[in-house]
Amino acid sequence: MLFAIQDRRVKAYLVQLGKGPTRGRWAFPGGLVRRGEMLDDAARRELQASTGLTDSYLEQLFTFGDPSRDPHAHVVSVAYMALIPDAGAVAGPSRKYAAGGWFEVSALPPLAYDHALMAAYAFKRLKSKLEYSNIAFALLPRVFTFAEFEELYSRILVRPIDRRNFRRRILAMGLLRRLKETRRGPHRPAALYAFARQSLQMIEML
Amino acid sequence: MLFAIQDRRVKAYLVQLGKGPTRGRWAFPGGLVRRGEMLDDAARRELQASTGLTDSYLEQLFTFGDPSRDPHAHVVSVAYMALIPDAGAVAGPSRKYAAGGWFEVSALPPLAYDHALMAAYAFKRLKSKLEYSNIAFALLPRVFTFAEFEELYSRILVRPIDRRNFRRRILAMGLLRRLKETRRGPHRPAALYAFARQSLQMIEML
DNA sequence: CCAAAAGTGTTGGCTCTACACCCATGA
DNA sequence: TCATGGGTGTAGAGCCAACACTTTTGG
Repeated sequence: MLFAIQDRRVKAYLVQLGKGPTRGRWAFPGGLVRRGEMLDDAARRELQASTGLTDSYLEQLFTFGDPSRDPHAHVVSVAYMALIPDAGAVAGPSRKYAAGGWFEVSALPPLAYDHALMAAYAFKRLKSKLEYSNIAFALLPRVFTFAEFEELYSRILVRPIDRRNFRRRILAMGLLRRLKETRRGPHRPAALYAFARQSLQMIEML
Repeated sequence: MLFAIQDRRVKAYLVQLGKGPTRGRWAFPGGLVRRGEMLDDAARRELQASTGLTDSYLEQLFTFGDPSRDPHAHVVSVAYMALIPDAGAVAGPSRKYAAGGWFEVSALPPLAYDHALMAAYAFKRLKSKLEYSNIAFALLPRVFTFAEFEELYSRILVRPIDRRNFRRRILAMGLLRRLKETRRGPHRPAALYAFARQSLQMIEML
C-alpha cells in the first residue's frame, strides 16, 4: 500500500486489476513471495515492479489470512505500507495491471478483496505513528516550509492545528533543522526546514 | 506466545522441542495454519493444543519471514501474543513437546529459531499497550486489589510507580470499578476492584 | 498600497510530580 | 502492641491551550 501527499491531499496509489473475476476492480498492488526471499525484499520487489520506485519508507503492517478474502484460493497476505514524498515519482503500472492512479484516501473507489479493510488499517497506523514518531520525513521532500509540514499533520490527523503552539512544540523537540535558505514566492519568503534525521525515530510528540 | 503473571513476575510459557536438529531447545509453541482456516482460529487452536486454554486475550503481533530463520525450510510465521490471568491454568504441554514451563521474561533460556527476537517484540508491544489501553484486564483475575494492579504496571513497565499519583490517575480515568467487598488477610483489608470493561479499549493513560 | 502568507508571546488553568504519615487488621 | 501492608492530601512547577496582530514580500 503506497501513500503520498499530492495537491495537499493524502492519497493512495491503486491499480486496476486486469483479469479474472476481479477484473476492473481497484486494489493495492501486490504479489507472491518467492521461495527463499525475505518478506521485506518481496514487498520492495513488488513495489518496484508496480511503480518503478526503488527507495521508500516501508513498514510491515498486518497479516490478513481470512480464507474467504480471496475467492480463488486461501491466500495469506502480509500487508506493507510504503510512503513517498512525491506522487509524481511513480512510473505507472506494470503490464500486470490495466491502470494505476492516485486516489484520496477519504474517497477511495470500491476495492477488491478485503483491501478496504487494509486501507483503513494502514491509515489508522499512519495517523497514530504521526503522533509519536518522525515518520513525516517519508512523506515530505528533503526540504520544505513549516507551513507544508504543518499542513501534512492537519491533513493526516484530520483536525485543525494551532500554528503557534504546534511550531513551538516541534521546534523545541529538535525534530527539524532550520536551513539558511528561504523559499521565495509571491509573498513573504518562508524559511526552509529539513528533518534532523531521515530515518524513523520514536518520540513523544502530541 | 503466552504470557502471564506468576509469583509477581512477568513470565512466558515455553515448550521444549522434542525432535529434529532443534531437539532440546526451548521455544514458543506454534504450528501450521490449516487450509481454509482463519489465522486467529489457527492461533487459538495451537494455543489450546499446547496448553489446554480455550479463552484468552489473543492478538496478532508481527509476521516473521526470514528464509533462514528455520534451517529446515522457508517458513513464514505469523506471531500471536496471548495473555492469561493465571499461569496455573495451563494444562501442560501436548505430546508434541518434551516439556513446558514458565520462565521470567527477563531471564529466558536460549530459544530456538528467531524466537528471542519474537519475545523481544512481544514484550515491547505489551509494554507500550499497557500505557495506552486497558490490556491489563487480560493479565489479572476478575477481581483484584489495587496493590496487585499497581504491581502489574511496575513489573511490566520496569520502573517504580508512585502509589498515590498512580491511584489518583487510574481512578479518575474510570478504568476500574470498585467493588463492595474487601479482601481480608493478616493485615488491613484491601478494597477489591474489577475492570469496567473486560474487552480491549484504547485510552490515553500514562 | 494591497493582498497573501509567514511569523511571533503571553496568560490562566490545569496537570503532574514530589513527598510522608496515619489506618485497619490479625497475630 | 506490634508488624504489615492499605490508604490518603497538598503545594509548587511546568506544561498546554487559547487567542490576534505584525511582518515581509510581490504585484
